[in-house]
Amino acid sequence: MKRSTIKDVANRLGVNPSTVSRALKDHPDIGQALREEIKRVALEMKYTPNQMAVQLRQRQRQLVGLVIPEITMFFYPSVIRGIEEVLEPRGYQLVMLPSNESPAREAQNLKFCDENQLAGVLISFTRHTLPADGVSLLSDLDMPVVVFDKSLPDLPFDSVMLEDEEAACRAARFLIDSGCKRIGGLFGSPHLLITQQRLRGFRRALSEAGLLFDESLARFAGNAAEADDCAREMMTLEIVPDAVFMMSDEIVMGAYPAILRSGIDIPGECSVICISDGFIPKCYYPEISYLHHDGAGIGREAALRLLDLIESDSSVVIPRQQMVHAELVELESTKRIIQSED
Amino acid sequence: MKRSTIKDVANRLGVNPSTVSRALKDHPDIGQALREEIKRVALEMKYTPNQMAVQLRQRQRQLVGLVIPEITMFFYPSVIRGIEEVLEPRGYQLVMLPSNESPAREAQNLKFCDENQLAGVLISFTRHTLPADGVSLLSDLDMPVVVFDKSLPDLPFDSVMLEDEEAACRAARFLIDSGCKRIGGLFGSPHLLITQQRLRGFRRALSEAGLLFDESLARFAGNAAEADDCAREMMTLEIVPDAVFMMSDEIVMGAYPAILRSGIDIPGECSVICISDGFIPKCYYPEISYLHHDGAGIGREAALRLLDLIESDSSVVIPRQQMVHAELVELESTKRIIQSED
DNA sequence: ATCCGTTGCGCAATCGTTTGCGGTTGATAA
DNA sequence: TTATCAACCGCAAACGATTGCGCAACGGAT
Repeated sequence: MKRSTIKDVANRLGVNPSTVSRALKDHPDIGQALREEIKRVALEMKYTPNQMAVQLRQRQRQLVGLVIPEITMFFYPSVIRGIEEVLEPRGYQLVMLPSNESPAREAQNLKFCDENQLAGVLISFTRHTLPADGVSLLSDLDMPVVVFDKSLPDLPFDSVMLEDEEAACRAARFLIDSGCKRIGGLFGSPHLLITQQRLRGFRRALSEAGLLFDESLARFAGNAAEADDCAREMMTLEIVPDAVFMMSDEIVMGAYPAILRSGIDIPGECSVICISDGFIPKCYYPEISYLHHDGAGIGREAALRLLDLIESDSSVVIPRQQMVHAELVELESTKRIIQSED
Repeated sequence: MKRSTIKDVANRLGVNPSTVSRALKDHPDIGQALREEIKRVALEMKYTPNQMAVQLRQRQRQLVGLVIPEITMFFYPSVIRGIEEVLEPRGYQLVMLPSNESPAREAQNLKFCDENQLAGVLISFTRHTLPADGVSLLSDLDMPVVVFDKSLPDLPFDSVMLEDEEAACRAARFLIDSGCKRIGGLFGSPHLLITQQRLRGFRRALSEAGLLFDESLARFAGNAAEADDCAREMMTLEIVPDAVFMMSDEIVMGAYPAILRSGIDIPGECSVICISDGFIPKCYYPEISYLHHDGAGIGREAALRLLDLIESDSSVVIPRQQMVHAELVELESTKRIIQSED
């Protein structure tokens, strides 16, 4: 059975479609009696407006595109929750557009947003997207955009990111303040912006504390398997580190089991800390303290900003680069020194 | 700058919009020369069809709604990947509609699918949705639906689910075959269908092996925190179990750290196994063997079935209940007995 | 009785595409 | 020369809703 349209309702009552339309939105032009009669019949006929038609007239739909490099188990689920949290009460829905780490697919996804006239786009770039391509892609797009997390250098668009350098610096400083002297660092792919920034923060903390940066104690891994190797090597050095900083969940998953397997006592002989969404560090025993890479928070901020852009008619808003602070979450494994100093 | 419409292109060339429309879809009525000229100009003007208008005419859009109880880190990300894998090549996009475990929100989400005339819906029910409500919700919906994972008893709709009972049974049997005699079981909320079925499978394996089902060794936890308590209690019994079965990731996250903390040797003194998506079991050390609750597989199957329903015009398809097999994945922690018997 | 201001509703255009049908060419066959 | 028939293209009506404007009816003021 076909769904009933506004015409069906109008015909049934012998009135004009426009009258039905107005009555259902409580337009004052329509008299009390008729208005209620129309509502009654509309309900009875299970009339519900066809959003395609509405949107064609209104030339915008309450949909926001979410373009992300991949749907992984960490980070993005929290991001999505954060986004939904602000979108839902305002009547917007989210369209998932995973790019599978492919710039081609990413471009395709943005084209989809364009053709479908979504209200706006939230994007986190593929690890292979070139800065120049990113800029031109977003410039072609004639709609509000907010970049989050995986951004590109010098983007002339709104963005919401973690304070990467600061977070890494504070993580390292925390280890230093606990009395650690020989601190290892495990990082991701060296060409990523995020890696560079976290590395910079890590080094800054060391130098500020007067510790020298030991090349053999800083390793880079492209994935979890490589992180496993790095950790294994590091834990078989003549002098093992008395603390290890891991820059991300992926690194933790590869490296931490290897560290545990090495038999070293945590937190007795070696403290650990990482930057994480907070899920992974609690999966292990002993748990790992971390600087909170708050996915939900980033999602929330990005969505808020996007709605601002969407609903502010002025088309000349200056891009704002927003930084989200990383909170330190202390768990068992790094409390050692603190306690022993009481 | 406004986006150019088909009319703009037509005016520029002094032809009719219909001609442009046909030319762009290579309709034979349009001559070679004009056709190419039109394509050239369209490209130059960056014309791209307004999908809202297209869909209004075509009365269907290439969007599939995904209604899930919550966006958690386990299971659903894999499900989404599986779904995307089959949807993307066929030109469909996914709209996320999380219900936050609220039946009201769930109803709202389905209404959204209806009003927006999505092509179809994939749904996994909230833990609070009553069977009767679920049926009426889906019946009102005039579009293809496939239920996956969290289903309800006796639903007259297509569904794709894990072989829950079978998986639990095989998990327990595996422990038994390894020589374990005193097997503990940690389960989720007892009123969930999924819990009941896994419990049934667990009991069946025990009884088939001639082992008696010890009430004190089967515990139910509503969440991770409760699972922690359950595990702690279980590991402080006079006679601790020589194996533990955990029915889900959530249970594992609560219980396994508690088990590890108890100081018992794994897999030396106690074997463990669980039903899981495969991510969590590898986060821990020692790792946990598991029956693979294959999210991607379930997502794939559900999406395939949905596309079948969407693209088969016959409206009288009989619902098909599909079961997805759970593969056993053996990791370190349960290999003990096997090896010692070599 | 005329004028004016409400009140209440219908007309028709519009959003951007698609598509059935008709009409105009020019060439070919009768 | 006149049917016949492709080959090409335009007209206009949809799809389902919204909205500016017009217009009738009616009451009250002049």
